[in-house]
Amino acid sequence: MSEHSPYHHGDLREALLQGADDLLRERGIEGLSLRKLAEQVGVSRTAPYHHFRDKHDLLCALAARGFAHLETLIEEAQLDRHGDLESGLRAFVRAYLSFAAGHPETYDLMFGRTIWKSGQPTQELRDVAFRSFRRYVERIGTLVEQARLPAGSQPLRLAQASWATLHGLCRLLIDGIYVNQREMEEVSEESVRLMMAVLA
Amino acid sequence: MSEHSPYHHGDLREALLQGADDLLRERGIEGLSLRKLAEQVGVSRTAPYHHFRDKHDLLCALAARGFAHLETLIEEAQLDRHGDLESGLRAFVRAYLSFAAGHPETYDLMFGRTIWKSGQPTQELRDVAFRSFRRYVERIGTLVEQARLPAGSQPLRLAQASWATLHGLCRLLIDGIYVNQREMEEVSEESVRLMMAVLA
DNA sequence: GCCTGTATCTTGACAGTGTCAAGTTAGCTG
DNA sequence: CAGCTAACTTGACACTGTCAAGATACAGGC
Repeated sequence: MSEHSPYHHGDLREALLQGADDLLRERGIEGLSLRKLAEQVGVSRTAPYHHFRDKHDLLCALAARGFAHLETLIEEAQLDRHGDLESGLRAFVRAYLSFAAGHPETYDLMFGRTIWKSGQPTQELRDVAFRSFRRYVERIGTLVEQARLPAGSQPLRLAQASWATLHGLCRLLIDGIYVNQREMEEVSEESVRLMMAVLA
Repeated sequence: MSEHSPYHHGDLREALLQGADDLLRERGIEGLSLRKLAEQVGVSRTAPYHHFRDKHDLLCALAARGFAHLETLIEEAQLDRHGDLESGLRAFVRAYLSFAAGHPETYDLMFGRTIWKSGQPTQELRDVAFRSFRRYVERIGTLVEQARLPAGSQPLRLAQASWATLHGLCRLLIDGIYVNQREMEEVSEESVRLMMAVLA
């Protein structure tokens, strides 16, 4: 159980996830290769295959971590905001955006097509991601329920639309279309203002 | 100038773009490789390098085509809608969404990070893309100007926010997070309704 | 008509990728 | 201590983008 075992690593799975996270942050999702990862961790090229079935599998585990992290941040941001609806919404939006801005590559992995479009996401990832989506809809839902909406509105759809706005802003920033983070924040402020004008 | 010249292709550049478009539609942006493309067109692996500096360069040209196509569709959709603001907005949204839904891989290429984040986009692509953005802001801008907005609103920011919503919806669909296109359309309807409630 | 230059295209090669098959080592259980 | 199994390694294959050097065919000037 010492540090220098040359063959059995001890906790290679955790080390791989940690190293992958570093590599993801540094070189981006495109630059994250299993071989580089293995070399950085100090094992052979195929060692990761004994802890993850695929590269895809590893990426899913990494994304699941990301969701847990994001959920923690949002939870913290909303701790003492039960009363005021607008400040609660604003805190949520701020936490969400700052996560995306602070961990762009992780956000891209969590919500990008690399995982969701092509291969099937892991069951673990599916669970944690859908739980996250549901919690969002719940949060917005309570806000929407006690509002006077335009005729024919569906609260669920409205909640989804607001999330689409948030997600779209994050993507625009992350993909390098809005270079400026300052600008993005102003746009988000405007969105919140618009929403509150309708709701409250 | 006949069809069967074995060495000089005649118009290889165009054939490559066409073939790349086919390959993009079939196998996605990940499955689009220069070698497969060359084989499909019927030339050697490195022939494309005499017409495009890079793979990146070819992708930029392909994306530029996409923008031209999208612009045409939107132009057509808005031809006879000068009068009614709401129906104009609705037609625009419908055209935009149906382009994204109909050509998901092209949309991903046009607005995805493959081009915009990593390498520098071509000057040609930069021009056509920015022109497209500007036209959008103009279109929404005229809508926004003649509306009574909540205090402190900035019309430009609001236009950007609405585009973020649209783009976010497209991404959610394309990346496979909203599987259902029907659902997406309902959400977009809700967004338009919300916006009109504030504007008109 | 021919000769030459140049754009076009080809073959060969290299480094990098994910992943499978088969062999090696180490630690745990009886 | 024997043996079993999980962990890890080396070798190999097909695939990728791209460079260097050579082959081909078309366009111009004589």
